[in-house]
Amino acid sequence: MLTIVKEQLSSLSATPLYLQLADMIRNQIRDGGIRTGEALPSERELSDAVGISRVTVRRAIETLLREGLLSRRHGSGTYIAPRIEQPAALLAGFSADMRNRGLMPGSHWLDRSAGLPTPDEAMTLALSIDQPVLRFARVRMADGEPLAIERAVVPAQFLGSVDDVQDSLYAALDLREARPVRGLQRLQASLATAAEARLLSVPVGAAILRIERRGFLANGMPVEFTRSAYRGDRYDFITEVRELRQEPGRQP
Amino acid sequence: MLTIVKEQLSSLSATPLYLQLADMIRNQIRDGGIRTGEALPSERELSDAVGISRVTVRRAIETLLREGLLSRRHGSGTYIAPRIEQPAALLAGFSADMRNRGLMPGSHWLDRSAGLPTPDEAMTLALSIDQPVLRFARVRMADGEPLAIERAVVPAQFLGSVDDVQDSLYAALDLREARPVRGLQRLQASLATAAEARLLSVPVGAAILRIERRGFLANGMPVEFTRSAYRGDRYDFITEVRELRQEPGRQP
DNA sequence: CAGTGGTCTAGACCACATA
DNA sequence: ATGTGGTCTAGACCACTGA
Repeated sequence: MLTIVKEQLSSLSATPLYLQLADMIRNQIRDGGIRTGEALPSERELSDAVGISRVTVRRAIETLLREGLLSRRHGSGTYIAPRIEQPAALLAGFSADMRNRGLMPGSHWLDRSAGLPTPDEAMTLALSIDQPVLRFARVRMADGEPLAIERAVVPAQFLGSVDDVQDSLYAALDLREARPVRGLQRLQASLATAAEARLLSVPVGAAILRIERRGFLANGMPVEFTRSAYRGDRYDFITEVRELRQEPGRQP
Repeated sequence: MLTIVKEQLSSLSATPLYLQLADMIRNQIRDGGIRTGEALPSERELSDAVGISRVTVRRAIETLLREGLLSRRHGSGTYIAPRIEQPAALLAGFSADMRNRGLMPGSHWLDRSAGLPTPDEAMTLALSIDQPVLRFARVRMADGEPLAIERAVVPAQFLGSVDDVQDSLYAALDLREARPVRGLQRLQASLATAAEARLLSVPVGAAILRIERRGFLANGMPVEFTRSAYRGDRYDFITEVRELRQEPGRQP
């Protein structure tokens, strides 16, 4: 059962009402206050209970839909933790990716620091070499087992400090309105190095899927450069491809 | 300059107004009616011009923001996002993929035969186990060097005989109007088996990128089930990801 | 300052699911 | 038939940008 406390929402706060409500619901899902498959109260009920308009309640729900935490069925209701059916590759961070697969994401930190970009990173992120970046390196877990090593680099201008990132990099970027809307990924098969093998609990030379991602804002500015190493025996990457649409009237 | 024609929008249509407007703007961007960097008319202007409410105009714009076509700046305006690189992963066969990379495709046949599907293949291709399939297995070369082993299975109904396929499977399917328009791919890192190592001229245990592809016609019928093993040291896979599109009820 | 996007409301009607 | 989500409106106020 969802327990919504009207008094926790304040229209005086700097963060908009729909984000406050989204946070409230997200926390209750994470804390197990609502079980998966269970229905949320209807939009009108929520609207009454919290004393905000239905449109605003819908915005909160839409935020959570985009994170994959909720699913809506027209005429039926809004439910926790949608289908297990794997959507094609979408732009999701590790946490959301794991939840989509029905696994519990976790992580432990290897590095969280500020610094200057390498020439490589400066090039990729369109920075000059004296513009600071933040680095986040973690071992990423799924259901308690190590699944990947993830090293993200973000220009410092998009985040206040490294402490802004607690659980999810994308959540932190979201709060600052710097969440990428588009990404380019490069995938390659490789073998585990000694250091990787130790962190991932696999033998040296085990199959590793390397994924390199560049994330961009709508205006084309790069915000994220992440290099990851996934265990080949535990992870597969699903993507949808479409035929390139031809421009009409292009006859020789 | 954006030209919005009020009469093109109909509230009687099955598709909602905000999607109609989004389509209209998207088409004008694609057709070059608006240049990148240029500002859209303000939300209030659009609202007046088209005769729909500002809230609805905003929904249309939000759709395009999520697609990465527009970018918004608070207090300033809404702008066409800079031209994005062409989607890297498109639905292309091996030959076209290699030519896109500036390499000369080649192949030598391992198997080309008719037969009955395995239970696995029957499931994937939506066949009963007595409907015949054609199999095509090849070593695929790039600039004369072995790059991948490719095993394709196609329901016999889509091709006359195995001899229809000379160079390119997709070319043969094209002739019969059975070329897939959409594909689902699954990528996984793995290690070379002894047989694969021999065919690809790599050591046993070398990094292998396994790609499994299912290709579909526009009507959703599966036409192709291909399993490939690419050399990890020579091949990388590039894909573009976007944020999940808003998912309203749209009938097929 | 005027103009822009950002948030929010109260109410309406429609389309769909479920019993 | 009832209740759900889906769409839409007209108007309001705020926060930000830029001349």
